[in-house]
Amino acid sequence: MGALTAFEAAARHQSFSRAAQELNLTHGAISRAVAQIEARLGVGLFVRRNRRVYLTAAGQRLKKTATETLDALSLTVEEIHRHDSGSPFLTVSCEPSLAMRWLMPRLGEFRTLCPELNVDLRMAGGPIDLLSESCDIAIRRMDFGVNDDYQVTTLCSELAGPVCTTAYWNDHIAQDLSNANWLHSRTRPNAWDDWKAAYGLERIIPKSEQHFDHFFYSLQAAQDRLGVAIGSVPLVSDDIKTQRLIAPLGLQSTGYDYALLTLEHPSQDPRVSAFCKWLMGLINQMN
Amino acid sequence: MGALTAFEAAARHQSFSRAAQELNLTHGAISRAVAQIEARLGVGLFVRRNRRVYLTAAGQRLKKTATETLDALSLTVEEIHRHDSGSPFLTVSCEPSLAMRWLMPRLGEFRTLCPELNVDLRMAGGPIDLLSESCDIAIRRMDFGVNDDYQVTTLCSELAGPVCTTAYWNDHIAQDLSNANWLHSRTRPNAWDDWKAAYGLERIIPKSEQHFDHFFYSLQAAQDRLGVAIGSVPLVSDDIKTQRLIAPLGLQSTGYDYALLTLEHPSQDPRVSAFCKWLMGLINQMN
DNA sequence: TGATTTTTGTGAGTAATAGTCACATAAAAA
DNA sequence: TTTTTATGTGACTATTACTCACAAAAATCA
Repeated sequence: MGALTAFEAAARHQSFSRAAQELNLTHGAISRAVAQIEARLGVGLFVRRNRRVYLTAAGQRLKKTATETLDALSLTVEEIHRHDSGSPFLTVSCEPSLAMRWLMPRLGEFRTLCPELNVDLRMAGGPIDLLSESCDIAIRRMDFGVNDDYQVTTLCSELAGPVCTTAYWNDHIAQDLSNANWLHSRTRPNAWDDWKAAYGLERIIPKSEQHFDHFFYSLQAAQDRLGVAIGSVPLVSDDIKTQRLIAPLGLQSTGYDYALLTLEHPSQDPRVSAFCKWLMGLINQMN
Repeated sequence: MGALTAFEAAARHQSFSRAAQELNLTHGAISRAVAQIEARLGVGLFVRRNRRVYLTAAGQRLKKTATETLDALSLTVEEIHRHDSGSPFLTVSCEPSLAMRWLMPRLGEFRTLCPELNVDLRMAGGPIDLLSESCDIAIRRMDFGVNDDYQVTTLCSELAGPVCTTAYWNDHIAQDLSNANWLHSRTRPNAWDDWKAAYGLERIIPKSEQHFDHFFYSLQAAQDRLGVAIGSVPLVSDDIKTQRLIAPLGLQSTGYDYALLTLEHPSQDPRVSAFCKWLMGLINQMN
C-alpha cells in the first residue's frame, strides 16, 4: 500500500525526488518502493534516464488503476465519516407519495426534537442500494425484493380503500360507487382492481375515470372534489382525521407493509436510532 | 495494503479465523489488521459478538470499495503481464480501410517472420485510448488530436486521387471525368471535394454519383467497374501495382499522415519493435 | 448442567520491512 | 570543466507486522 502511494506520486510527478517531498520521505524510500513493485511484477515501471524517469507502458497502466484505486479509497473514507454515527447528517430516502403526504408534514417536529441532526430527504421509490446511493435509511412500501443483508424494520401495514370528500359522497355517489368519477394513478395501476377483489365487488364499472401520473396527485384530486381515489393508510391518515377526506366503505389490508431499511440494526447508530424511535412513536399514536 | 486485504477477506468470510486460513496468517494478525484500520478511521468496522463478527454500516461501505479496489488492481497486474514485452501476444488496433486493403494481406508474411508472436487485430478508427482499450499499438490516419504522451511514429503521408479500371477509363471517361459515375463514401464525405481543390478542378460536375458506407466499399466498387472512386496510397498501392486500378490523373497529397501510436517508444518493447520494423520495411519497399 | 469447542482479543517476543543516511554515479546545465 | 540535479545502493536503524501462548466468552454437546 505504501509502495503503491509512493509509485502513484512518482508517476504523477515523473520524479522520485518530488514524490519524496510530497510524502515527506527520502528519495531512497521512493526508489526502493518502486523497485519493490517492479521486482514483484517482474516488469519495469519506469525508464531511468539518469536525470529524469519516464513511465513504461506497464507503468502507465499501473498509474491509471493506482490513481483510480487510491481515489476510490479516500472517497470511501470520507463517505464513512459522513455516514458515521458521529456525523450531524442523516440521509433518508423515502417513497415520494409517503414523503409528500405523511413524512414531510411531520419532519418539522423532528427538527425541534433533534435540532443538531440535519435530515437530507431524498424522494425515490422501489429497490434501493443504500451503499451506492449513500443513504443511511430508506423508507419503502415493501412491494419488491430486498437485499438479504439489509435490516428491515416494519413500520405499519397498508390499508386501502376509496376516499373522497363528504360533499362528493353526498352529491354524486349516493351509496352507489358506479356513479362516481374514479381517480387512477399510473404508479399504482392495480389499486382499484386490488381493492375490488379485496372488497368483493368484482363487476362494478364506474361512470367515468381519470388518470394521474402519481399516487399523490390522485389523492390531491379527490381532496379537490374531482372524484373518488383509492387512498391508503398511512398516506391519508391526516386527511381522514381532519375530515378533508372520508373512507365511507372502510379500508382493506393490501398485504403490503411500509418498512424502514438500514444497513445495520437501527440501534447501532444513535442518529438512526433517534429517527427510527420518533417514527415508531408517530405510528403508535396513529393507531 | 496488507491490512486492506486482511479486512477484505475477513469481511467476505464474516470470520477472522477463516480469513487467516485463506491468507496463511494467524487470527491474531487479522484481528490486529482490522483493529489498525478501525483506529485509523476512528470507526468500528465489525460488531464483535463473541462467536461471530458482523460488518457495521461503515464496514459494508469499506468492503465494497476494498473488493473493487483489489479486483481492479489484480486485473491490472494481469493486463500488464499480457502486454509485457515477454508476452506472446500483440494487440493492434487498425483503421478498418487500411486493415482491409493493406495490412491484412501482408499479415501472413509477418506470421512467417515472427511465428512466436500472435497478432490480435482489432479494426477501429478515430481517437483511441490504448490503456482502457488495452492495445499495444494503434495504426491511424492522423486526422484527429492525439493524447500528448503517446508516441507517434509516422509511417507515410497520404496521397489521393481518382482511381478506376483501365477498361472503365477507356470505355466511359475518355479524358473527361464528368462523364464518369463518381463513387463516394460516407466515412470520407469530403474526399472528392478535397481532391478537386488540390487538383484545381473546382467546377467539374459528374454525370452520376453513388454513395457507400465505407471507404473500402467505394474502392471495391471502382475495382468492379462501377465508376471512379477517390483512392489513396497506401490503400490502393497493391491495386495500382497489379493494374487492377489506375490513377490516370495522378495522386495529390491530402496533408494527412498514417502513423503508429504506442504508449512508449517502439524500441522499448521487442514485440512492438519487431512489428514496427516490419511495417517500416514495407513502407520503404513501397516507395 | 458442566465440559468442550469455537472464535476473538491481547501481551510479549521476534522476524521482516520500510526508512534514513551517506556515498556513488551519471548526465544536463552553467 | 565544474556544478547541479536526480537516482541507485550498501549499511544501519526504527518501525511494523506476525506469531505464539494464553485469556475470555459464548455456542455446542454430552
